[in-house]
Amino acid sequence: MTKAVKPAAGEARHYIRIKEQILAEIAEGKLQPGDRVSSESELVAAFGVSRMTANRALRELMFEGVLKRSAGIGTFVSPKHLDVDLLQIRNIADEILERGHTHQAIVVKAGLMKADANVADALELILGAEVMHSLIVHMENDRPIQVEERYVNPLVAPDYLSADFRSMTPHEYLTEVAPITAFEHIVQAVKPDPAIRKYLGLRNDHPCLRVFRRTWSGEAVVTCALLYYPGAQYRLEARSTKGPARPVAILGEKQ
Amino acid sequence: MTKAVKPAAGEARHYIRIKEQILAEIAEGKLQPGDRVSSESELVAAFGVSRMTANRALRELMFEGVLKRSAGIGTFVSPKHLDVDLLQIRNIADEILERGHTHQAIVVKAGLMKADANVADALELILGAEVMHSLIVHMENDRPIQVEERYVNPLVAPDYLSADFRSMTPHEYLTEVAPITAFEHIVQAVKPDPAIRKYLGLRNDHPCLRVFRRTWSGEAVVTCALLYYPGAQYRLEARSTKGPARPVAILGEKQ
DNA sequence: CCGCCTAACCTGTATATACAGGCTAGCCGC
DNA sequence: GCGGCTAGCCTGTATATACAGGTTAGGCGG
Repeated sequence: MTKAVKPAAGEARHYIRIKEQILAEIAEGKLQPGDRVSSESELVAAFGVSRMTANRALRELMFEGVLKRSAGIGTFVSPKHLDVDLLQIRNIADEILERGHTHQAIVVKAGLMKADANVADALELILGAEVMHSLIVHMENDRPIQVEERYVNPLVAPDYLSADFRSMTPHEYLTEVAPITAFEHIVQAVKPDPAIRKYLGLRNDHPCLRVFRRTWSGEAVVTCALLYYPGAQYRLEARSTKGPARPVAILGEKQ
Repeated sequence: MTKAVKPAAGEARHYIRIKEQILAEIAEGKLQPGDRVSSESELVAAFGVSRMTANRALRELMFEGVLKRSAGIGTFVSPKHLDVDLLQIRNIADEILERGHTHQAIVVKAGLMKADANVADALELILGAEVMHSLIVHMENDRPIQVEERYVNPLVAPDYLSADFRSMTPHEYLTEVAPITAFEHIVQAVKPDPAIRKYLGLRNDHPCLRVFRRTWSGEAVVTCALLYYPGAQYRLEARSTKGPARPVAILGEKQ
């Protein structure tokens, strides 16, 4: 009667392991959009779990838009899970170099710290867990263009602090260690606090664009970061399709 | 034992009825952000369902970002935040109504004008072409929440100005006339000019989120708009996957 | 050959039960 | 009075089971 055995891998939860396997097969291309996914009873047999557990895995993937289910028919891979490049997660250094400018990173802080409530919550770790923290100012032609305050999950990228952030941005390093499978951006306009203002070299009343970004690799949160940009000088763009990327003056601005 | 009786109301599914009741209490204000929600066992007693069913209702509401749960503590109403999805275009009136609030539009201006260089460029028309222009302030519960300055391509929507924008948002009207096939969002943080500040009722130094949006129908630019939101209160969100929309305190903010 | 019915398979919902582990209030002993 | 332990409540996960209703293929009878 199949005791509730602990699964072997690092991830203990059965429904997560089922989700990860299906996501991996989609990522590898073994499962194509429109393809039929194993039915609940097939997953029960394959993973040795109960049907409710298989159901939960499939239902959550449906919620997330990965799968499409219909009673009596089966479960299928959603057609358009490739909405690529909508709002790119891009390496700030690439963006700067693309403009033909020079990029330089100044590492202000890099070290270990204990996660406070907010950080623990964001990284899905327990309160007080040790996390890695870095504070980097990115310069474009010797002018500050972004302050990056980052917290990294040591379970995913244990050697984060040994990277040299002057030659490789945290983003570059982390995508190498753990490919990004999901992201979240929350954008706000804020009045920067004095420290940020100093790093960005801003006047007192200059607004700031603050992007809170989290990235996942599989089911694990890899990192979260607060990115501060000097307000009006920076544009964050999101497009539905690749083109038209033709730059246009924003109304109300002198070109 | 408790037989699996059919619930009385139109909605038969138990977990849906539990979700609806909780959502109703939040909409009515009986449950405020941060308030504790009935525990699973309390719902079991109140609705006569099994714990798994109560669990499902609460878990789905957590997925949807309505509730926040933590083991050992309980289930709580998520802090309300105003947010807009950057990766899709929605009707602001719908968003407000979904939050259980009332929407009202104040038409400040509506008329014809000749396109200046920026507008002509954005709408892909020639300089000096006649375009339609509207300036609308959207109110949520009688508080200004968005200033919408819009320019419309008369070749696509010639009757734009005859619409009644108090009963139908420009977005609603335009999507009816010309379905959106592509869009572009450019986000900046700006210091609002005095007029915008007045419309939004902001203090002098309060930053603003400005979204420049263009939408296409086929190959033609339908409209472009400058949307101003009160800065730190408003969040633009972009995520690669639908769930989990579990709200997380942005680092550095008190929740 | 065609139409109907059924068996097999699928998801959707619901139940009762179990064990784990986080958290807290209160009691007990020192 | 104070520290530590425990009982009780909470969520998280997992199990086995049940019945419903949608869909399809195949078999049986006219």
